[in-house]
Amino acid sequence: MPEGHTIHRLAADHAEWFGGRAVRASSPQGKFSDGAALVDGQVLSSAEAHGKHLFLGFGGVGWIHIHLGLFGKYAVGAGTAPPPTETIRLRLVADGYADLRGPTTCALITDPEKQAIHDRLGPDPLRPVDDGEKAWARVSRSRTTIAALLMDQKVIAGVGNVYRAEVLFRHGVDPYRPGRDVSRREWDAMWADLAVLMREGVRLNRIDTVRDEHTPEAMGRPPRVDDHGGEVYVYRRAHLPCHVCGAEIRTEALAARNLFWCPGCQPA
DNA sequence: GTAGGATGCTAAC
DNA sequence: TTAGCCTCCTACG
Repeated sequence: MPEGHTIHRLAADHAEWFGGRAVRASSPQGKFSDGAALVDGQVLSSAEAHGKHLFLGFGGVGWIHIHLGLFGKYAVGAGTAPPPTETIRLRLVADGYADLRGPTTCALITDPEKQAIHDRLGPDPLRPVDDGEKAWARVSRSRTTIAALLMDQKVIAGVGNVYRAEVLFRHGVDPYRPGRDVSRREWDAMWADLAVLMREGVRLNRIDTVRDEHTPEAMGRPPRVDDHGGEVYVYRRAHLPCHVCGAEIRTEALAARNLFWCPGCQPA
């Protein structure tokens, strides 16, 4: 489930459930036993997100750096934690509990190591201090397709396969267009739109991108049924008719990821 | 029961 | 460009 909105939501949830409190930390799976032992009993002083990276701060002990990758999942809840299972990499318990499974990364890091991660990430539409200027500098000079650039975390942090497909659709941009052929106006609009969409994603904890006039209710069509769970225009809608123009949604693999777009609304 | 795919990324070729 | 990481869920027998 993890695009940037998921991680920002997790940071907020951790701040709410564990912030300022001493937490119990454990690694039922065993793969993070050493780190959990060092953090156990410490106070969670901050929880930050940058793109798809989550940082949990424990004062002098350092930071737990978490990246969910493709499979990683969090189960955060109130009350008593369920009996631990052997796939839980990290369990935090205070007033509530947070169980982490299947992450690409779960490691204890220092301040400089954390800074190095920030340094190699591009601006994040969900971080108030970030803006699209640095991203535009890269995009506007690149011959790489805009679809690939949007997925490059050094260019823009937090966008994944769903937001990529959806933002390109919403702005009528062909995914194969080279970055340098995207106009300033188009980029600014996409950046601003991503900030709105992703903030909504944090709030709802899912990705919804359809405008009011294209919702299932407004269009008299059945709601989307998909394990991804959000209302979208093109993501995983291959061969179905476009909600706007009726053309058949196309799909193609690009750099090992499935790309989805509407040839009618996003002409080459 | 098994295979395959998924909202990600890196290292190695 | 490909394999590998690592977990869960669905589709298909």
